[in-house]
Amino acid sequence: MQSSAQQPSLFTPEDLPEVSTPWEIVDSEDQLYAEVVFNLPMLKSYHYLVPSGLRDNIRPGSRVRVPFGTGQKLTQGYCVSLTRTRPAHRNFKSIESLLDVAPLVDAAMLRLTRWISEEYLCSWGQVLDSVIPAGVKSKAGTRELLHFELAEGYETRLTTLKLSATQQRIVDVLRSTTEPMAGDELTSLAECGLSPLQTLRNKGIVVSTKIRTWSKSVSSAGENDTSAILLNRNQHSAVTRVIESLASGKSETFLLYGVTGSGKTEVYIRVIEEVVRYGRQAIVLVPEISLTPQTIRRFRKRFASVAVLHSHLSDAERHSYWQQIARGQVQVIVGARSAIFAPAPNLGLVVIDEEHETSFKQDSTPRYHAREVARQRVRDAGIPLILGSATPTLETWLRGIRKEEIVLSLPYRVAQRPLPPVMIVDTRNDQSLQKGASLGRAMLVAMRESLAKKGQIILFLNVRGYSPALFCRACGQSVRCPDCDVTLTYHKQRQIALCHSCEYSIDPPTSCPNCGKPGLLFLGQGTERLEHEVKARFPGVSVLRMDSDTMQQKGSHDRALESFRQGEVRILLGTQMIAKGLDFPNVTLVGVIDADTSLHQPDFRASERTFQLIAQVAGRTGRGELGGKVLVQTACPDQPAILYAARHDYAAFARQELEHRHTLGYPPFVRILRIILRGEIEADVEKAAERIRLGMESKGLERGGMLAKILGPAPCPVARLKKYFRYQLQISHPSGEVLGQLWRDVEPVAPELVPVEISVDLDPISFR
DNA sequence: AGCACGCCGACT
DNA sequence: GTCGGCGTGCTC
Repeated sequence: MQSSAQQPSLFTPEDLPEVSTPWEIVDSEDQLYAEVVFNLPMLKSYHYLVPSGLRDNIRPGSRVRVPFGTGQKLTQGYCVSLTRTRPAHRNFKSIESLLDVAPLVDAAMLRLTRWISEEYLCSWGQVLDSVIPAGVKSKAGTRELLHFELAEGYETRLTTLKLSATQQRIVDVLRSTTEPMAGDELTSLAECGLSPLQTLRNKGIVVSTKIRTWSKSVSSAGENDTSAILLNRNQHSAVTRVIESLASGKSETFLLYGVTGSGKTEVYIRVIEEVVRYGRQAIVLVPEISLTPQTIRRFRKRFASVAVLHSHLSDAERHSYWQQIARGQVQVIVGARSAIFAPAPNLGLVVIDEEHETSFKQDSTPRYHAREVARQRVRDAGIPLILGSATPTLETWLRGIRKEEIVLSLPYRVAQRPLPPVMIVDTRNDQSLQKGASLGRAMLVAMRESLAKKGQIILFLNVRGYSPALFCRACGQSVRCPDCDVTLTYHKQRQIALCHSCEYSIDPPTSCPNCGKPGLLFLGQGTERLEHEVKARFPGVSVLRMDSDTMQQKGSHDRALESFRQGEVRILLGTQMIAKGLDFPNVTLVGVIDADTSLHQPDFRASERTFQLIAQVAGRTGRGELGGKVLVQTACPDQPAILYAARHDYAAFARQELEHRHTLGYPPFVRILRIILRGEIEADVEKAAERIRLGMESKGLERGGMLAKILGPAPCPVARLKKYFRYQLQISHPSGEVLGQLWRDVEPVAPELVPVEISVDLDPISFR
């Protein structure tokens, strides 16, 4: 159209396809075009010609190598669709090659990844590329080997040829098989070297092909043991209800709301057994931290083939599992967040255990939440989803209240064990705590009592290192990271002052770097300091500290837990990593050293997190004959999160917290889009954030009958991180779609804002 | 994200 | 007079 409007010269190269002879029309109608997306932050897709040699093998989902950009540089991309109609574009480049024999993603996975890219505001290619493990893309654990087979019509050729004895042996070996044979296997069977093989190939008797094979086989045998555990009534009715749903072909979501120790895992297993009976597969997502040998064993015992996808797998192992899963050879896939993308061909169920865990949200692009991806995947597949938790997120709980999802309750612990009593210790009234100790009087008494009765103790403190601040009493400053807006944590054992944001470290200063005066105070408690204090208070009692400093080595985690299980260790203390999942019947005391750490986070979920934390650690005790109790040290004993946690009353906590969130206009009543901007010059960053705000305001904030609210621009709670200044905007509106529209409206201005980097996070879970 | 094209400062 | 700074705009 353009060309006719501007009086073209007759035969410019671009016009040639237009003035076409009949055979050219036929030819162009017969062309196949592939729509290709890239792992780049661009929303556009690009069309390529499919050369005839690739026509039979290319599928939507195929990984392709194409020339992209200026020059002939080859870039990896993903074919997302194929079409015969010529897209509106002048010149097309051709696909150079396919990267895999079979597409790595099927139609369902294409739909799922497209949904993620739209929901979480990033490109389809970015999602596709992050969903496929690196080991799968690099074909880790496999290599290309020359394979040999007899050439077509080799027999007629043999009539005119004389073969040596060795050559004859090779032909005999190949006659006995129908498959191409690897070179080394062939030469060893025929007891010969490579040269007679070369000769036969030159004579046209055998032909060779490159075939990709596994370097060594990775097996996954399971020990089957269907020892049935008797279900209690609540468990039984939960199982029955989900199994009904399985048969219905509907996609229902169940919230399995069960206190710690109520037997949620057994419910999952029973339902999965039913799924497996139908010849289908199940995905079980667990927090990475729960991927302990204990959990794994539990599934391996009950199912013949289980794939456990944890972060310590080698690329080759991961690749092998992926292939086995894709072939339908795996019944149950247990893994962390990314296991939601397991390529199970006939998925029958998804389970998310500890649904409230924040590790299900990915903190880099694509910033998806595995729970929401699961909701989408099960909806598409028409299968049920089970979300399990003792302390569900308020997002999930509200769906239950609104009857959008089905709540199945397990209100009792198995074997009728009671939940442990939780005592709140007001630290404001304790002299020793005022002086900087970690263990208050009540805690010490409880510890002595517990040890006297041969019980074990777990102490929880979510701060690693010795003390989180080095404070100068002369000038009132703390020692800070030069690149981040945080204080340095003193690590006594490693003899460093360390930044927990960027790993920057210095030798521990003896005098204030700010004013030069000596005598820095070690302010606050970390696990290292707690360990010192416990050892000083309880000489001769074996104490073990578990945090990311002591658990560096592979297998140290398991060894530590094993020695606690054996009773060699009486007191286990540590961070987050000891709060979840541990099940030791001898633990009679759990101490929360400082409940206020989580309560005082600058995050509207601080209260929810604190409740979850106390409930989770409380779940570590009272699991055996000896019973148990929980002590929570806090300076805020009147906080609802702490009060309700002490009463084990999640429902009441949720009721008041929901009311609070409703009043203040927080999730789950709205959704939040957080826009984070970072750059080296503070003024640029702030200006860019302001531009985005103005852009949104000018596009109109009233959408769907509601006004989107914008908070900011404001410096992020950690205003400086790794040398970058950071600003944020928070936009809230009940509809995620509206938030998406708002971003898409202003996104085009983003490139003008360089050198400021922008990232967007829907439903953010961290506000640092 | 690359990478080239394109207009203003310190060098031969 | 050139070499090169990185600002902006495109990639089927």
